[in-house]
Amino acid sequence: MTPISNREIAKIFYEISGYLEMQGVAFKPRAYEKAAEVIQGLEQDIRMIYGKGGIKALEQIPGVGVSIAEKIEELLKTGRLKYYRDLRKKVPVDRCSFAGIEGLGPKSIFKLYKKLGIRDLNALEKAVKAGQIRKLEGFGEKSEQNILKGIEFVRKSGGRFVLGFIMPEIREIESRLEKLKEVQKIVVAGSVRRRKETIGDCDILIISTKPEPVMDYFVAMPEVVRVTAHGETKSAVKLKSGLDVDVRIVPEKSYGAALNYFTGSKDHNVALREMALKRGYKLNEYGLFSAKGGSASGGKGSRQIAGKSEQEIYKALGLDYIEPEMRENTGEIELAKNHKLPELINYKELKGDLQTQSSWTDGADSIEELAEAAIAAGLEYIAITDHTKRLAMTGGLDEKRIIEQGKEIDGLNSKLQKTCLAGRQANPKFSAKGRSDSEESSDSMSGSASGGKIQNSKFKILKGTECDILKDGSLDLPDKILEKLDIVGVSVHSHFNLSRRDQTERLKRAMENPNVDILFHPTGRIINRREPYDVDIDEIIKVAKRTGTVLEIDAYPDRLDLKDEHVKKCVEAGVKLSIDSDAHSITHLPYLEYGLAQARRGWATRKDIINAWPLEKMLKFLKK
DNA sequence: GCCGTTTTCGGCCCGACTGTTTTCAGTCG
Repeated sequence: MTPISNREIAKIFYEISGYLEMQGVAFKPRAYEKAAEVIQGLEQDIRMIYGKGGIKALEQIPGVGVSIAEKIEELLKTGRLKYYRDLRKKVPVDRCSFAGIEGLGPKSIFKLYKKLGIRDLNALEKAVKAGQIRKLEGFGEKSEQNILKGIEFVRKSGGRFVLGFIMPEIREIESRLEKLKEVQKIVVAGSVRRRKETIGDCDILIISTKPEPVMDYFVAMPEVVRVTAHGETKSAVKLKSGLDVDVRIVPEKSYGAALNYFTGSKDHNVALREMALKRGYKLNEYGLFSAKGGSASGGKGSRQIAGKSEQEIYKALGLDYIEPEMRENTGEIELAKNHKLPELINYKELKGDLQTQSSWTDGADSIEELAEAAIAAGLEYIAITDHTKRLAMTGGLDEKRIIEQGKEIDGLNSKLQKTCLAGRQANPKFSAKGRSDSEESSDSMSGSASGGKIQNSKFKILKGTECDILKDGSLDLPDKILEKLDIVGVSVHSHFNLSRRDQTERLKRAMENPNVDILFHPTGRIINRREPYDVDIDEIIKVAKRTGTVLEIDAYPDRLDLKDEHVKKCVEAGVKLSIDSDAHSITHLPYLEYGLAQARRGWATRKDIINAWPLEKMLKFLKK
């Protein structure tokens, strides 16, 4: 039996919730879903919690009671859960594959199974094409069209993992391999290194003088379900999560060349190889060689000119070093040649987060907890932007409650000032500045919540809103409220199906409101789940420029909205951007990293990102 | 199934929209 992780337990509870919901069971689905959410966000390994305090400690976890605690115990002890197996036997439907079909919820899936025996996407498609679906009660022609559209969408996105969701697993494997004494150097290459929004697989490069034990360890990892290759230079496995991972052992003198080759993109590499040829060289995964000879490794008589590091390869080709996020052959090589590469915003440069939801609406944590976590993450300000009343399900704020919330924020801000002074005297080392001054060696945000006490006098909680844009482009809160807030974000959560013209007009009208600062998640897409709504993005960028509206890069891993190509257009047009976590819990703050990656993929620099600026400058920039 | 300034039972974020109906169930956020 392999040890089971928090993530796997959460996944099982999510599925149980789905099966129960299908059968119309009341309330239990929400209970399992809630437990799953909490377990997924848990900092501590649930095995540790159980190890220390047994089943009683499990019951202390919010959302976990006697019954769910017992189920966790069974999973930890046996790796299996009878209750879950029985549910699956009763309704043997591949629910996950239906997740991308909008409008097809658990009840409908259950009906399709009961009446037509449909268990997967293929059977569903066949039934639609045979005209069987429209005969069912509650279904019609529109449902059929919708299902076909959904199937196409699922197929198109099929099999790719959302980077931010799979990254913790990749980092864990990386850190375990790194600890092996036979591993001298390790790096994850491929689309992971380029920080693509989704990835198909994962390539890990390792320098080692003793490959065998490294490879033996790799293929025997507990999460491996299948070994597809096991050699001295290359091994490949499939993990429980479905992710394919390759490990390649490369010689030290070829490390840079191999890293460059396996990082890609393919188009970027082809362009580099063409450049090399023109200069009388040959570039491959083993190095940059003078062209004489010319077998795969450079050939007899050919001389290696570069290959140990990527830097020396770019230099030898007459190029400045190109960051992995830019390597798509969309103009970066030309810029590198002319020494005109932009200085990309770096991973430690954000000073604030301008979209977070608190427990006033659908967030899990209080404003104070969010502020403490933001301080621990090295930020200097955070905007609380809860939903507004139209989003009734979230308990969206109306005029009265948002004023009350403002009072709470005023109170916390003055408390911040006071505790800061006290804290400083008690422990001067905590008067430290933001993350940009820290000496952390990692190139990503750790988001660790250690020392999360409010004690940074510079830290400020801003009053904000994520105000709903109604169908006609008017807003869910009156101007007299909006004008009192520090940060007015607006966004679409309804009427996704308007025509391009109407949707664009709707957003334009919202952006033209002088109180509106930022358009949140401007296209509304959710990766692998929902297409963006139809909107003329070039027109939106134009209007943003004219009205001084900031466009957001929502950093939530399956939103990443704007896309990289849109970011690039904004940068070119001089439209300012913000990078926001859209956190609904303090555990989401580290997602800012993926927004930063998206910004870098869109060639953004610090001057393009308003929340990389000090608070005063950022506030001054916003519309009055 | 969880939870408790509604505390051991009886509540459980709920309003709008869609496509299917002819008064509403299912889905979404």
